[in-house]
Amino acid sequence: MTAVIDDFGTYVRARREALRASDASFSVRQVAKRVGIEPAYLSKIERGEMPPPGEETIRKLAHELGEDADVLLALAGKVSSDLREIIRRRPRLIADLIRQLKNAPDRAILRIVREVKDGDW
Amino acid sequence: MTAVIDDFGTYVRARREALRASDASFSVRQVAKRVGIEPAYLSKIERGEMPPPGEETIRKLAHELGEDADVLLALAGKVSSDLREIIRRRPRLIADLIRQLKNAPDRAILRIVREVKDGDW
DNA sequence: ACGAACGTGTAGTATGTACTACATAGTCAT
DNA sequence: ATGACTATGTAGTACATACTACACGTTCGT
Repeated sequence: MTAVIDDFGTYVRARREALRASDASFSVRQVAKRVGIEPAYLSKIERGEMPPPGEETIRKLAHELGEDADVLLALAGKVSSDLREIIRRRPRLIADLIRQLKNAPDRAILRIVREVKDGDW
Repeated sequence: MTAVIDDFGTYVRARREALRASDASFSVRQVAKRVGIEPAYLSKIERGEMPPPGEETIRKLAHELGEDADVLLALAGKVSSDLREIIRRRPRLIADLIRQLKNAPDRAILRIVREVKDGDW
């Protein structure tokens, strides 16, 4: 059932090292500085010694690494606060829908996104 | 934008008192005992002196009060862990969909739930 | 009227979250 | 070879979460 363990730190480290290969400014220190946290903290997060940081820090990190914030948040086991707010307003309806989507193929979900985007209601 | 303040406690107290009108076993003490928490704790939650409890406690409380757990969790500003897990697996896809649903009318969401339930993919 | 059950106030605990600060040892560029 | 930058280890802080334990005064049923 997909391991959770330390996907987040491993993923961030891999991504940062990849960027670093062609740009020396992607060191732990410099990324941490740009994100606004201590280098030691980022180091520990990448090595899984500390759990993933809070939503805001994850967002800044995602931006810095050119990554999708939702993906990084997912790796951290968190749900974006704007999605939480949408669910909060219509919990029964949206909870039902999400549970229905559990076993739907990507293609079916994509189709629904397009349908809704076209606003055919 | 819909006040959050203390919907949770107020709602629980109202619901419990309503049930109590026809069943004396819905006192703070007895409900707390059945849920597995201290009466003083439930009292404080109902009066908004303490923030809503954890997911498991909310689930037991919902069951005890004959309420939908997703609704109570929503009032507490939380997202059910099973929904979090579903989102975690396909964050981009599902996050996009939920954001599209933000302004969709209930009726459109209901139609989608039915569509997906019929499994027409 | 009196004992049981009631709601609630005060105080305290354990664990988790989200960090900072400093020190040390290694690497690298000139 | 030395100064700068690097990664990381150790230690500690502040606040939030999720509760428990106990005591107090009140109310309710018989």
